[in-house]
Amino acid sequence: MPQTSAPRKTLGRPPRISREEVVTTARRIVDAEGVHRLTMRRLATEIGSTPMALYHHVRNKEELLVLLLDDYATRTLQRPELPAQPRERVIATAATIHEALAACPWIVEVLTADDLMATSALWFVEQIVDGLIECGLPSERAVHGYRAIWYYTAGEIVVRATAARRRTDDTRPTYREQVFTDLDPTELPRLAQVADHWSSLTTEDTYLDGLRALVDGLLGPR
Amino acid sequence: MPQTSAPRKTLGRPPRISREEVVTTARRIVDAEGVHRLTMRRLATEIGSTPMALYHHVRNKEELLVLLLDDYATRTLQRPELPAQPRERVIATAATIHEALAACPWIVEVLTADDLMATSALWFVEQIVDGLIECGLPSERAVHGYRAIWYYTAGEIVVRATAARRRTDDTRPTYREQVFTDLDPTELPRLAQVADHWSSLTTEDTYLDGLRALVDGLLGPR
DNA sequence: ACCTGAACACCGTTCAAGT
DNA sequence: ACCTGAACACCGTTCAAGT
Repeated sequence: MPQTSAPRKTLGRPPRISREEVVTTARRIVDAEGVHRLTMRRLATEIGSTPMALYHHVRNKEELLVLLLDDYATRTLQRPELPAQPRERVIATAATIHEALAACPWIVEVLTADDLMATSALWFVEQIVDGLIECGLPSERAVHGYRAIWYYTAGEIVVRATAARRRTDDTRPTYREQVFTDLDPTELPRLAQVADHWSSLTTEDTYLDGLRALVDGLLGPR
Repeated sequence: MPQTSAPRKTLGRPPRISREEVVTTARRIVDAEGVHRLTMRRLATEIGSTPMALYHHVRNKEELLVLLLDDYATRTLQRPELPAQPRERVIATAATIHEALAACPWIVEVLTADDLMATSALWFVEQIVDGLIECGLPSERAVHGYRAIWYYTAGEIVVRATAARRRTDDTRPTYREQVFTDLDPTELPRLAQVADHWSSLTTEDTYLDGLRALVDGLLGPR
């Protein structure tokens, strides 16, 4: 919660820059050039100020990143029309979160946070937990189910994002390709068998398939 | 594969440090003080040399980290006794990988790699793919299944590791706790209902439950 | 209250030269 | 072939002082 709109209690030098301006400018840098280009110094010059001025509006860089995540979630997480059937509601909600995150790869570095806990994301968590409960899970199992879905979703994003990063800034064959070409088929027969299609198989987007499997497993008879 | 044991082809100044020594020393630093303390300069002084000497044995820091991961996998990924039943074999293999990674939180920053593709980890991938095939999946579905399991596993590790990091270097209440105390029960009834137990529920280790659900869902009738 | 300048204590990596 | 010294082009953050 930014305090920018709070009335000024005491007199003093009028602020030249605001927390909001800091976040907005940071967002512009990140969108244009990636998180790794966001530095306090760069941000300061972009904003026409000095590094230290930023520390009056933001505790440190870590906090700035969290604010950035929040800002992103607030702007882009649109609540979708949800199906009536609770199982499908769980799927659709998770898929929406996944889509928002996938569109924003830089987020990974921040988001590997405890939980997807931007206030604006809570509604999504609610939908998933509620859907699982309506499908018959006791509330503790529903929370655990939500966690499992979150692990799976975050994992997919992180793994894919890093794979993409490796691909762009590295021209030589990946370590994986190297490994797969000289596979011993007597020791690792299955891998040798699929070696040729491995990279095409792993490039396919199977997030939804895995999600459906996970939800089926969470709800299925045990 | 280190080239340290290759016979020297041409004459020249005899090497004072080896790639192996670089990796071993790096490992010691990381084990003792965490990845964030591993810098090329630090490593150089620790090894009794200069930063630039390292670049004769390692392409750059990125490569050093990959070597470190490989080294870790080779030393600690012990092949377990596996159950005969294929479904249980998949579970047991994934659990072993998970355990090795969980014991080594620094690995997250590296491991968010394309795949868990250290050569020594391939045997584990083989077991999972093979188990899924023996349970009746066609080989492409088995590879996708492996990917889903990997996403789930990597996600669990990443999320938990970051949560732990936040907890240690931050004394004030987490953002999450803050959010959960002022939940609106009319807007988010389910979350309000479980708010009190949320943190205990999310601290529980439910990796295995989620894994079982996922594997059930991957194999179950659809 | 808010901002500035200078400084502290670092980074990864390159270049040119030495042995 | 291997190593060194000095330098480049940066970091995040603190401190003391200014308005």
